[in-house]
Amino acid sequence: MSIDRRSGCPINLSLEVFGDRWSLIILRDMIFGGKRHFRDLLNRSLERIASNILADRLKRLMELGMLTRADDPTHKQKAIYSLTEMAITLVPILAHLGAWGRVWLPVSEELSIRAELLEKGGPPMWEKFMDELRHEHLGTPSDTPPDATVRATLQAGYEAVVARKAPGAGCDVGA
Amino acid sequence: MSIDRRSGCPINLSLEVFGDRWSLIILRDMIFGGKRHFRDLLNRSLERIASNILADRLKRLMELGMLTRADDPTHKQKAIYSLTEMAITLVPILAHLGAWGRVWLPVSEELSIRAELLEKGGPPMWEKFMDELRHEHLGTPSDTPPDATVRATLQAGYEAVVARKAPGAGCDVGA
DNA sequence: CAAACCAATTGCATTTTGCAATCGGTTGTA
DNA sequence: TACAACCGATTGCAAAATGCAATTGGTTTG
Repeated sequence: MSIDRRSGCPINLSLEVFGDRWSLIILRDMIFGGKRHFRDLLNRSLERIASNILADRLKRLMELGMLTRADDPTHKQKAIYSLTEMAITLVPILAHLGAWGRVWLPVSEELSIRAELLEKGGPPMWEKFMDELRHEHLGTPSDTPPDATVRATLQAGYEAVVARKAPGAGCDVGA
Repeated sequence: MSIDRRSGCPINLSLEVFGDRWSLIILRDMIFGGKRHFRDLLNRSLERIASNILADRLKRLMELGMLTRADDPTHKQKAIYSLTEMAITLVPILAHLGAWGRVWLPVSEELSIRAELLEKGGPPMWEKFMDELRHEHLGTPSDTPPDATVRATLQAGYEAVVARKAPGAGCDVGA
């Protein structure tokens, strides 16, 4: 484990694991965006992380027990990254980060609707979401239909905001 | 405001404010340790932050609206830093960071008892603590006696663990 | 009165970050 | 079938950030 351990304080140790600019962004994209491949995380993410930083952080998060990596059976070149239980239990922290950011920072409406819905849903919603992530990443059993998952709820909220704010609403400007 | 704004996502924006190794450590020491002077934060903190980093982060947190700075009326050279409401509302995030760290990382018992008590106390305890911080840093009225504050509770828990684990307990080795 | 303290700043070496290009192989599309 | 796009990285290099230790001139303490 490549952490300093400057002190045994739990907050300090948590920050030694993910207290950098990029680790929680990667985990956010995996948790909320369902991203699991390198190129998704590199090119289909809004903050434009650098490829060497992405590679470094993925490796580090694996070494620290937050992620695992396997060959993707559907594509010879692709690696698929999975969250461990250690990472999945970060959902409440990410929910709180989102809620705090909504209050104090210049968020965009499209990108903050998920945080709003998570805050409204509270801990029961977060628990349900973590169970879904366990199913998806760890193979645990799940009885939630795919269109009733928390991620589907969050995505529907996002799409509703996007549709409401679409330019030229009411004009047919082509697909 | 010197943030990138790489995206309008609230999690990203929160991390642009305090997603570095040191900002939340400084805020932790102010919130939980009652530290408000440069030397306290520099020399009486376990993680040994470098002085140029401390100066830089304090300046940045002030610019971002998390802290204010005033001359300390009790000492001509001392500056006293105060938390703003923006910073005070980080208490739940810090509580969750502590709880997560206790589960997954090699914490020390002395330094994690505060996190344990906060987790047990839950949101009502956090709200009470934030009110106390408002009183201490923003001058709002408070009706909590000094020995019944959340910080006093946390400190008593810490001291109980330290006394229980003291070497040579039962020997009088001098003051 | 001397030592310790105050909030920083500074010099410098090391490490990290960010940008862009690159690699050889694999897959998808016209 | 040819070729472009894709795959998970790695690499080169410049800029930025970090960390260590020393320093500053004034203030407070023992």
